[in-house]
Amino acid sequence: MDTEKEKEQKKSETQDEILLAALKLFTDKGYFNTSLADIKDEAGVKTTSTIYQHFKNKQAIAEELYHYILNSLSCSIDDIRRTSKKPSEQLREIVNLMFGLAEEAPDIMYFLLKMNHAEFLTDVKPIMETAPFEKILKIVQSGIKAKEIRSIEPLKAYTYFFGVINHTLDMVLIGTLDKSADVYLSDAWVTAWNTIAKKM
Amino acid sequence: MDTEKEKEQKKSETQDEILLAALKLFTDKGYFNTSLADIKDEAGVKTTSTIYQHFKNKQAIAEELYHYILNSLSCSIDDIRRTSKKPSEQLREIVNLMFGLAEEAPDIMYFLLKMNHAEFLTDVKPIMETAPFEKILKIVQSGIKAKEIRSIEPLKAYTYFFGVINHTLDMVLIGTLDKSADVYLSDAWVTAWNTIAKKM
DNA sequence: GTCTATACGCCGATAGAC
DNA sequence: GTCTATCGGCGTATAGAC
Repeated sequence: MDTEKEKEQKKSETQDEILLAALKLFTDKGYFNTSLADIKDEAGVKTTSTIYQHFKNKQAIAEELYHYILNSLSCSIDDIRRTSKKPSEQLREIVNLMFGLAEEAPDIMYFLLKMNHAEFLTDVKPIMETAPFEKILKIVQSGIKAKEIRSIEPLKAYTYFFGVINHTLDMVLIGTLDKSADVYLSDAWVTAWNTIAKKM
Repeated sequence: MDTEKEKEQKKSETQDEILLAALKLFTDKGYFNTSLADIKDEAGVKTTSTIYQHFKNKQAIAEELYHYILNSLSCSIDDIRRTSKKPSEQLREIVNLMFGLAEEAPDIMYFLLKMNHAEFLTDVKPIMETAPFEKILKIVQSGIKAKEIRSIEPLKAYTYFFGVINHTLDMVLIGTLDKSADVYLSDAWVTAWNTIAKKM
């Protein structure tokens, strides 16, 4: 093992620590209430200058988080589209994924669902035009074509379905629904699906 | 007409202008991206000092908006509970109200639905514990008792119903659903109601 | 290449002249 | 009571010492 590699590893580790710290603080207190000093403390690095070794500025940290999260989601959806065939199954897998995330990594779900990215990221696309959501919309369209989903504007179907799903996750994340996410999963799924399912 | 009264009137007018300007800017750019200089310009008052004549500080402006909006909503819901009897009718009226607001005063709806109040207001209750939402929850409970709504935890019913409604309004506010709110009203209502209605 | 020390702009808030 | 002028502090970002 050469030292060059170790150094690279260490560098990437502190980067991750900074990103994790920032994610926690941003979701906790908000982007603007989080100073670099806060991030420094939470990440366990010595000075704020260390942060500038890894990121151009504070906004770049948020950008990195944003792209990382959307990209991971996009990949997961690709996997789902590859392994499940029926649109209904694909949607169900996506819902499973989201409830799982809300439980294992609530910060990520919070960042995704509740933060106003445009407030601190410049030139950020509306979330509906990002890759993962365009893919979900395509699944909805296939569902309509395959007559699993009733004939309806795809955007409306998306709105209703994820209205139920996201709001359920929302209420779990803020603690109003006070049990863990998976307790609400199957009921939320049935309800969400029924808003768009073709009646037999 | 005595001058004392005119002065009072003028004072209250500039207060309203400041509040309106702040509401527009807060929803537009976010609370933290809005400086008092911005509010001064938008409100058409000469200096930032003028603002301090009417409000203790910037946060007090946001607080006033928050309480004003929640209070108006609460009153409207009281009216609805007085004039409509069946819980389903009451909910329908609330939905009408919200879609109307989204069309006539989208800033208010945006402030209510999309802003993270806790980020800039200290000691703000979770929105579900505020008066209007407790009233809505009571309506849901009556609906269950009256067997209009299926037997379900009231909080879940609230979550599903307003999942559909709020997400629809959300998508209209950000322009993803690109027609005016009322176009989506009746369909959203049917869908939302079906998530909780007792099947006959 | 790591940290100390500091620069500097921005903005909220105020004091005091008129 | 209206506005000018300014303060003070925070927080980002950098420069430069070791």
